[in-house]
Amino acid sequence: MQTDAVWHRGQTLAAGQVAEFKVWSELIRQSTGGLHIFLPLRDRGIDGVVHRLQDGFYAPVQVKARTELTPAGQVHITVTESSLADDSALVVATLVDGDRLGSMVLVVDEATFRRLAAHDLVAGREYLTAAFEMRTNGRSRWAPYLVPRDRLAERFGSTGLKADEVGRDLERVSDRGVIGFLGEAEVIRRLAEAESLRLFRPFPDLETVEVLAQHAGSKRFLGLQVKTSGWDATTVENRVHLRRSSFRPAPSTYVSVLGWDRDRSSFADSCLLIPSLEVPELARVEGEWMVLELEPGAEHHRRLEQYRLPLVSLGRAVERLVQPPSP
DNA sequence: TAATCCGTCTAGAATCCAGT
DNA sequence: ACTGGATTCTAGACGGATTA
Repeated sequence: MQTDAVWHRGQTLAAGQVAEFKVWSELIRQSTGGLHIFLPLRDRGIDGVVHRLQDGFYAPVQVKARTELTPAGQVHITVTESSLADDSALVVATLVDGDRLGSMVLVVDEATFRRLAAHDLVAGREYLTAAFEMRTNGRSRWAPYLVPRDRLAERFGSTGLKADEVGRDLERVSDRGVIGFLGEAEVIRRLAEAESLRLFRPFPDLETVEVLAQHAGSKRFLGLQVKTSGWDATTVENRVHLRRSSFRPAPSTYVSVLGWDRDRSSFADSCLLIPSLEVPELARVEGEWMVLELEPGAEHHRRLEQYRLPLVSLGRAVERLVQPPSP
C-alpha cells in the first residue's frame, strides 16, 4: 500500500488525529454501542476516555500512531516520558495503513509500557520506545498486549449490547431541547472553574452521561447527567423526566438539575446534585419514565432539599467528590 | 528479531517588531 | 500603547540506521 506519501511530511500530526478517530469508530462499531467515547474539552495528553456501559467503567486512553513500518517491518512507537502522566491510562498504538488501522493493535497500560519500553535519554529528555512486529505469534515482550484490530472492543471488555438494547440510547437524543443545551453549557462553564478538573464530552453525543469530569490528581471520574427545568411566575412546580430504559445508575454517575427562570432568562441560584444510585428511591415511576418533582424557583426542594447547593459552587462540589482521599 | 540510538521535521508557543 | 503579523524557539513526533 503506497498511500504513505499522502501522509508524509506535514501531514504526520493529522495522521495522529485520523488514527484517534479510527480507534474510536472501531470501538463504537465493534461494541454496537456498548462502549462510548468521551473527548477532552481542553487538556491534551489523554486523547479520550472509553466508557463501558455495562459497569460504568472509565478507561483513559492515549492513541499513538505510525504511518510507516521500519525497513525491518516493525512498528516503532516512541513517546516522551513526560507524556505518561497516568499509570492506569491505556496506550493504544497502531500503524495507520492507508485509511485503515493496522491489522494488529498494541493495547497496554502506561505502567506496563514504561516497564517494557526501551528507555532512551536524548539531549536530557527521556524517550520510551516500543518496537514490535504486527503479527499474532511473535515472541516479543509486547506480544501479550497485541490484539487483532477486529477484537479491539473485546479488549475493552465489551462484547456488544444485546439486539434489543441497540438503538435504545438513540431515542433520547431528541429529549434534549434548547434549554437542555443551555444547561449543559452552564454546567461545563461551572466545572471549568475548578482548576483540578479535566472535562470530556461524549462522542457521539448519545450518552446518559453528558459531561465527564476527571480529577487531575486522583484520576477519578465523575459523570454528570444534566437536566434543566424551566419555571416562570405561573408554574413554580416542575418535573424532571428520566427515561427508565436508558438510565444506568452507577456510583460515579450523578444527576444535576438546573433551574431556568423563563422570565429573567437566567439560571436559578441553586441547583441539585444527586447521586444516580439514589434517584430510583427519590423518583416516582410513570410508565417509561422516572419523575423527580421539584420547585426550581423556590428556596425549598421538598424531598430533594438535601441535594441542593449554590450553582456557583457546583465546580467545587464535583471537585470534592473526586479529589484524592485526605490523609 | 528486537532494542537502541539519533537525525530531521513540524506545530504551536514565545518573542520580536513595524505600523498605526 | 496597542495590534497583528513575522520570526524564532522548542518539545515532541516521526523515521530509519545500527547494534545486540
